[in-house]
Amino acid sequence: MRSNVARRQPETKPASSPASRPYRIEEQVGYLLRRAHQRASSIFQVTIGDPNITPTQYSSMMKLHEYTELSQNHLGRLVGMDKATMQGVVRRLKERRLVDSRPHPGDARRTLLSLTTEGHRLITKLLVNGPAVSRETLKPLNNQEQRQLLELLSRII
Amino acid sequence: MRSNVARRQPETKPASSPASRPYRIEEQVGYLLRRAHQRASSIFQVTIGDPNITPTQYSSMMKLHEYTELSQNHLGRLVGMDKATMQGVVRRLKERRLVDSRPHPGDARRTLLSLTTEGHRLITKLLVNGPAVSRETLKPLNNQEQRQLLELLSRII
DNA sequence: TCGGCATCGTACGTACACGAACGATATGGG
DNA sequence: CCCATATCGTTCGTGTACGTACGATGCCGA
Repeated sequence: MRSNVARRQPETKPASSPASRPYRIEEQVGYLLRRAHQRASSIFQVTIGDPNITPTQYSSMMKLHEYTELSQNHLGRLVGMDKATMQGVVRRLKERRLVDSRPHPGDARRTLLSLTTEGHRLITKLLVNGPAVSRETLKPLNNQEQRQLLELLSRII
Repeated sequence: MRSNVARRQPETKPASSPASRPYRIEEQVGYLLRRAHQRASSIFQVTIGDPNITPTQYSSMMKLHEYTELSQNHLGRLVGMDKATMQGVVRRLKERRLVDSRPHPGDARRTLLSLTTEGHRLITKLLVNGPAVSRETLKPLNNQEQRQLLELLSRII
């Protein structure tokens, strides 16, 4: 293992000179978001109660639970997913009989999606564990910091 | 923006019935992290200066730039990537002649990775745009909020 | 009414992400 | 010295993510 203590910076002062801050990949927001998202997904997987349901499938089913019926593109916009990505998510949910579809009456381009009875049953069950997922992910922070993080994240989306 | 009904909560913590906070998917940290990560990746792609370099490839090359030579697994640990994921990233970098490898002398299991001359040239060029990527991603926040976000993200990783 | 343009869903290619299983190699304890 | 165990890199399968291109359909203005 290489020792990386090589050079010591003589106390770079806190803020105020943003240009002199060294560029470290570990301090870049994109890098931190990738790592944080990885951890959140991993916690979701072990906490939500069904290892075969992914975060995006969960979000999609939640929206169908809320809206009853949605076209595929509309659902994608609601959960922030590309229509190509949505296509795969919906296909897998349909294969598992958690989601059903019917042609849109009056617009032959669209397909209306809805939860099956089985889908309703499952999402109702998983919903119980939803708060635990967020709680566990945010555990390192206190209440005020948790709210702060959620607000800052909302603002950069 | 939701009004912060900051009534101090007495010790009647709604342990099992948090009626005060409805569960909305858009307010869950995992969902927000997914969306924020999407946006950061998209900004990276259009800002870094080479549409064929991805964030993970960039991180990996940065680490090789810093350490000169690393085994594949070691590199993966440094940038927070699974060894199976690392395998694909390294393969693509090698196919583009940005990274080279040689057997580890003294440990036949390992492969030592390093940047090629071309890889050095490229990462040096992209490095110039690195700060702009983070700046653009964090643009909706002021300086103090930016630092706060980075700190909170670090702590939940 | 019809032609241009937008939208819907699909298909293909590329890339990240990770669990699981695998063979080869290294290492430490008995 | 030898075997149990660990590590290293690879492969396979599944899923998210998005750009691009495509055909079918809907809509609107000339």
